[in-house]
Amino acid sequence: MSRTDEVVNGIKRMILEGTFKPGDRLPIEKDLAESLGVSRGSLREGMSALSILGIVNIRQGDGTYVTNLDAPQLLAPMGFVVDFQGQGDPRHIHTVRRLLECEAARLAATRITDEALAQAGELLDEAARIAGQSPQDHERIMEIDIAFHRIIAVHADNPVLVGLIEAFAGRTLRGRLWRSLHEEGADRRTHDEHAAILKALVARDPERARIRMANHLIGVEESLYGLPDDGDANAEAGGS
Amino acid sequence: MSRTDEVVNGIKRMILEGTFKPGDRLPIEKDLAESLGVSRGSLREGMSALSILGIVNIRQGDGTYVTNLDAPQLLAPMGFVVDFQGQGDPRHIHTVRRLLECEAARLAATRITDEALAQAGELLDEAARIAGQSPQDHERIMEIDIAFHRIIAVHADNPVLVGLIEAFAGRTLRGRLWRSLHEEGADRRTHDEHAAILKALVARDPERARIRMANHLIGVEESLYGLPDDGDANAEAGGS
DNA sequence: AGGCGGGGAAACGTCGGATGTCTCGGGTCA
DNA sequence: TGACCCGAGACATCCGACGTTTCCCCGCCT
Repeated sequence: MSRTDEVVNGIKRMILEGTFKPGDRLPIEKDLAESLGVSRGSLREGMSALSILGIVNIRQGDGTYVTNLDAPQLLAPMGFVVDFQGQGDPRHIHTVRRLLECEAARLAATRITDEALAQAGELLDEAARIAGQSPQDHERIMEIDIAFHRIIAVHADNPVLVGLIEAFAGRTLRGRLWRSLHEEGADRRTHDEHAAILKALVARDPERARIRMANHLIGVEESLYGLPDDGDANAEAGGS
Repeated sequence: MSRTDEVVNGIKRMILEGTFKPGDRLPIEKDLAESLGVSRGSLREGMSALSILGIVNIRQGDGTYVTNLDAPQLLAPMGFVVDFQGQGDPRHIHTVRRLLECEAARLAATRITDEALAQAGELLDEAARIAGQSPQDHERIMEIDIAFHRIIAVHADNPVLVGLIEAFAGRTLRGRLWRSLHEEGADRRTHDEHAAILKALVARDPERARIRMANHLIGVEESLYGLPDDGDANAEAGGS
């Protein structure tokens, strides 16, 4: 095992053992390198990796700190999987995204707060207002779309789920999506689907919320490639 | 943006643009550093990070190569999320794992090959044989458990799903689980649940497979903490 | 007394070179 | 023809020096 790996595993182990806790400031590079028995260069290679993984936060002129280690923070670096995987064949990613977001909608229906529902409603209203303007602010509309989905994800009350959704439905994917959606003028349809999801959430109906979300995402996927992609679209026989 | 970030983004961009393709050998560190306008030390910090993220593979004495960039490879480094998140509260992780594996079972039911089914059957037979022996090889039983779940995940035919499952149901989590399961002598029950899953797969019945998998994982979770954890356990009203 | 700004110490950021270690492949020899 | 040797090439590690940024204390002004 290389020195760099020793550094990475050593720091991770020390964090797990409680030597360093979230928010703590790590010893300076010189001391840390000495205590691990490596040179400062090797230490820095390891810390650089830990920084990109979201485990530590390095601030020039200040010091190195352990992050809060919450799931979204730790899962954020996975966003680049979308870049590489989504290049040729984005279907697998959309399938996973749909699975995650449908579950989030289902869970959120019984957990979301009234405040969050009101906030989501305001977002949709704003989107509707912008859509009426002549020079539509597409950037802002995409912003609202992301915020709307985020509210739902967050209120599923599962940080791991939130992290995965943010990684798989982040800016990279959305950027590609919105170009397609716009070219076919699907803004209105998207808004209606969002409204349907919100309605189900307001009714605190998990199955309805899940189905509305699935319906929305399938619509998005179909504007990318004509046919349903992977299996039977999350078992939309839900009606019984 | 630091030089290290420039290196990371630069290499990622070059891969995305097709300058380097999976399996390609990168230029030697000296040349690469020069072409990016950074010192070799800074370059190495970036490459070290890319290596840990599973994007490149550095081999001493040989060279640096672009990995195959498939989802499991790219998602593998996220396994440590289980270490940090699962420390205090593993419920959120188990919830996500259950969601992922249930979907995998559902998809696999219509896609798994006869060969894979036969292989899975042999694994369960071997586990049953070992369980009868006096000095039970717990390590091997855990090995078989992982292999069984992996066969199902792989035959869902979605590499992204496979990567996530391997990250969230990897050795770390399983190690903790098997200790608990063993202490309460749940080996037999686990085997029966596995057999039920396999039976549903052989019948090519997606809903049955999903439900059997959910039932199995809920059993596992309950041996960790008495009560159902996160919501209604994947809507097991599936009967109807 | 309180607010503001300068300056120095501390810590990370970057660089260059030197040396160690490992892998691969060509050449040699039996 | 096959096994072995060895040297070139490439990554691994270390060291020392200097640049850049941040924080914070101290002194000054109001």
